[in-house]
Amino acid sequence: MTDPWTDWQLYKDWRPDLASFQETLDGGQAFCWDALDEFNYEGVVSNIPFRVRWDSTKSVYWTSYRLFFDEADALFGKYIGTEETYQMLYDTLPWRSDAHLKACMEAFPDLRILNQPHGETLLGFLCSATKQIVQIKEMLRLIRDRFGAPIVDCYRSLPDWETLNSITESDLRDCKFGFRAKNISKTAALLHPTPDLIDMIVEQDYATAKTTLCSFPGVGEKVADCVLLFGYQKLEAFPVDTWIIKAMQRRYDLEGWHPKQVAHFGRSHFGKYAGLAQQFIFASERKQPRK
DNA sequence: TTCCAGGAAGTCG
DNA sequence: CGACTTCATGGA
Repeated sequence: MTDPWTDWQLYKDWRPDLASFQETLDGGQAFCWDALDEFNYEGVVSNIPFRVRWDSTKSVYWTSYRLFFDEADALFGKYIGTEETYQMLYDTLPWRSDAHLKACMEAFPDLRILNQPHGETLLGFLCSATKQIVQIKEMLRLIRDRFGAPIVDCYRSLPDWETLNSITESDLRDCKFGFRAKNISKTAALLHPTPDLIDMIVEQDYATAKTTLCSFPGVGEKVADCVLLFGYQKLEAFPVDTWIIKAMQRRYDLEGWHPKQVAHFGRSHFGKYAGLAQQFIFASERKQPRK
């Protein structure tokens, strides 16, 4: 039997340092990547199995099964984005007047915002309430292995929302979803009559898209902002979780501010790409050992 | 043991 | 409006 992971492709539009590479794939934007070792990750995006490799020349290589090559090639480029785009985004952030942002950007100089499939981004962050990243990954691994669509060999894709509508709440709880199971079942039922809605959100402006997402059971402002940022490329989204609350009150003197106020400050202070700034601050804060 | 995790939604005053 | 609870589960 031949190794299916052949024909490694250099992705020339991303030359990250190791920390930025690891943080982008496995820092809490996506929950589908498993580390094989510190330089290699494996994961299924949409219906494509991938392996991704970093080496010390700051080169990123990807591969998939030969069967999926053309589709994988197009998907990976869209997923990671281009050098030109990120040079512009980095230069637009207000690091010249914000020393803390500048320090965070220097810690992860090549950090990117992934462009993930809509449905799996919504599912991932519906699982995220008061869960650690490793636990979210475990929940999604269980539901993928039990209810996902077979792709090839042992690889399966996450169940789509039509499939989620046919899974019982009890089965979701058996996948360790806990109280989130009810939200996912209700959101699946809500999406069932209009399965195109989840893709139509990408055409909506940020405010409209956020209102749409917040009408889904279990989606509040924070989850909506994560889905909009990591699944719909709405870079003005500024997710405020417990890490960002701590970071902002310490670094920007926002003692006692409520999440909604912090989100408003973030969008106002960091500008139209506030979500990218948020990810730099989130990554740096979370790397600090304890508190 | 206690606290906390990429929160949301319902209740009470 | 704001503060407080409940909702499961497991890691630190």
